[in-house]
Amino acid sequence: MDASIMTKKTTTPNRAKTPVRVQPPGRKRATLADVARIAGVVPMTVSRAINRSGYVSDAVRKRVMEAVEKLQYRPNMLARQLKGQRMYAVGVMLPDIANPFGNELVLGIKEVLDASGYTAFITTSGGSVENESAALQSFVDHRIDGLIVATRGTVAGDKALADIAAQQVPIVTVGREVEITGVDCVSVDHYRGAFEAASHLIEMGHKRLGYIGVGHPEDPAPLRFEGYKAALAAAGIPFREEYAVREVDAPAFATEEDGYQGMLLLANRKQRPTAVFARNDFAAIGALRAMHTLGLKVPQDVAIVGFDNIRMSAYTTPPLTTVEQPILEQGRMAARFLVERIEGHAKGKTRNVVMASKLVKRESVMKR
Amino acid sequence: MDASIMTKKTTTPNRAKTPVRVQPPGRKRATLADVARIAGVVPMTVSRAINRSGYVSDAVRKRVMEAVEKLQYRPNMLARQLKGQRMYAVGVMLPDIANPFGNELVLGIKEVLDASGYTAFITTSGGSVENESAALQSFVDHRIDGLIVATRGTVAGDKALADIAAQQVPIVTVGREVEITGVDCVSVDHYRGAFEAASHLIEMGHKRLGYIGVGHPEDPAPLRFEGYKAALAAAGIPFREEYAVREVDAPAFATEEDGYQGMLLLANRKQRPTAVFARNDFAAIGALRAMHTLGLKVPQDVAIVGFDNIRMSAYTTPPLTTVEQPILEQGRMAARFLVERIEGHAKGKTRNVVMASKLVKRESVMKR
DNA sequence: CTGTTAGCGCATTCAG
DNA sequence: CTGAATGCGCTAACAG
Repeated sequence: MDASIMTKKTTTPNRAKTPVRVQPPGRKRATLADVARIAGVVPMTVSRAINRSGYVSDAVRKRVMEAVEKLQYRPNMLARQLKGQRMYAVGVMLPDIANPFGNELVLGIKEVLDASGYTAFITTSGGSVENESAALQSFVDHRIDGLIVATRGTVAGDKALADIAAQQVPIVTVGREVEITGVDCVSVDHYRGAFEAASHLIEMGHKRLGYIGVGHPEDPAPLRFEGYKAALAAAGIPFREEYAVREVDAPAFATEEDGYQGMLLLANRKQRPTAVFARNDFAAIGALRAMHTLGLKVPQDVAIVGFDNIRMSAYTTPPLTTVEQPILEQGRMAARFLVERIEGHAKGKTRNVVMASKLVKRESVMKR
Repeated sequence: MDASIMTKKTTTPNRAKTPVRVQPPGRKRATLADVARIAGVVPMTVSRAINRSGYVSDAVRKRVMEAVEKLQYRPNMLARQLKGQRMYAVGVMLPDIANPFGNELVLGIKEVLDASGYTAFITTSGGSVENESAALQSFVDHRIDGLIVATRGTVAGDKALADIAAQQVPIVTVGREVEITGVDCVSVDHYRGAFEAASHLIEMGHKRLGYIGVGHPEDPAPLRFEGYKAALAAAGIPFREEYAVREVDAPAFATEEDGYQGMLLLANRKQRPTAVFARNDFAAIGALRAMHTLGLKVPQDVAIVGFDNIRMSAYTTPPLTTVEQPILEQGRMAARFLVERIEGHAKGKTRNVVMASKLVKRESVMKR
């Protein structure tokens, strides 16, 4: 323990505001049998009353509900699942907790899940494939009903997913197209989004376009990078290797530092690019910082466009032109697909939905 | 479904890269009994071999382990918990998934939890107290072994926590001091951190200090605001009501928009503050944006300091002077406390640890 | 060192 | 409409 840490032991003088205990502390939680005893019926009847399965007379149901209330009874999901039922819980795998993308995605997921009576338990991959596989396995060990996976694909990771899918666990991926039968995928057209962003730059008169965040060679489908190259090709501009820089380090996504270092590199080319497309807004923000350090102006000296439209993009100096993806909608759809699979409504066909993105024009790009 | 969404149905041509199924798909997961049959022993023996409880001969253990391997056996945590054992899972309640604070906190928590064999399941409060209570209850319903709560306190929320604590569920809070017996708290000294940040501004020659993000009146302990006022008092500078603005909206934390609007307000006072203390970095970044919009310079016209030292603070224009809190360490300690409580090593005394924060000086403040 | 018995809390199945 | 029996997968407690 650090010397700078002060430990203050409190005697915890139960203040008046501390709520009254409804239940005597230390009591074990009430079970169906307890409720049944109070209500004067057998456990099975209580089960029926609570789950609205089978017939129960109104009089009995009323007595049962009163007992439930009195005992603060809550069904034991575990015992339930043990009998082959659902847990009413799904696992959500995110790359990390820092990315605004994850937040909105979870909002969409929860919206649908809540309505269907499911709970979302979230975990993070921590950047490493081993961690990710372990966390996925932990979800399965805890018998969640299904999985939504929103981490970037890797060969080893895809294998782990396939193994889990083989165990009959419903899976839906977001932003990651895997080729596993029964695994639905929801994503946006990164290729097209990048294509449009780069084309916008070209329309604005730019001919020397830099790209920050190429990604690792083994990474599956560097769609954004491909879209950028395609836009160049469509405009008859040759792709220049020296204008494409990759991230310094490769976490789940490109960071501000990647953008910062990348911009420094690009600014020092003999012929400086007049515009830069950053793989995501974090990198774009880092690039903004580099420009300022260099004493260069955005968008006058170099135009910058990002990708994702994170909340902060509207508050940078200057505000960032970027590509927005329908994150909320992806979350909703992923959850909808998953619930369908869990409840057996999806008749086997593997689904693959690709949504469109949208260019958001702000002030980091100007006509050349 | 939106018209802008393209649906592409794939036939999923099981590519070569799809891994071989280790287990015939559709098979139910192996149980202790299955393993026992293969190994030629009784289930109990398998249980002992796996959990290293009781004596098992090396020969038998080896046979068992082979069977486990062959069948890809994984213990059913639920059945285990049903027998009064642990789930080896703890719930973590975060305000949201977008705040970098949460990411680092989870990193610290996981580090300790992993080492102790526990899994962390995360959920978010979604900003509303009802949601938070429901999510907390869901954790309890799923029989997690303990809870780490890092949301901001509210009266209703504290009551929900007390109810859960009364059900004998171990709880540790982070950044939220609650007065419930048996609930440990870990936090940093926001008061002191704010005091030092404001004092720094004063030392740099500032006398008119603005504050952005006062917080709602019913919120428990607006410690940062109090620290700011104390620094003023210590320097003999009278507190001016018109220099303290609150957030437009009140989500889990102040946002860029709050900082933006707040700065606009402050800049229009008859006597503009020469320095502004924003409750957190998001608000500080919003303030930076407002300054730029106004055609004012930071730090020349107004100095700005934030709180939290989020990753992005080093990449703003100019880089932000801010207060750093030991988030990782808070996560580690919270997890340590929780595991101790779960495993019964905490001998009843309620702990309350307050850590120190640290001022990080960058370029958003200069001598006046 | 290994086997047997019993029961955790619930819902499916079959009898009333 | 309600009750009784049974077993999900696992482990504590007690034999051998």
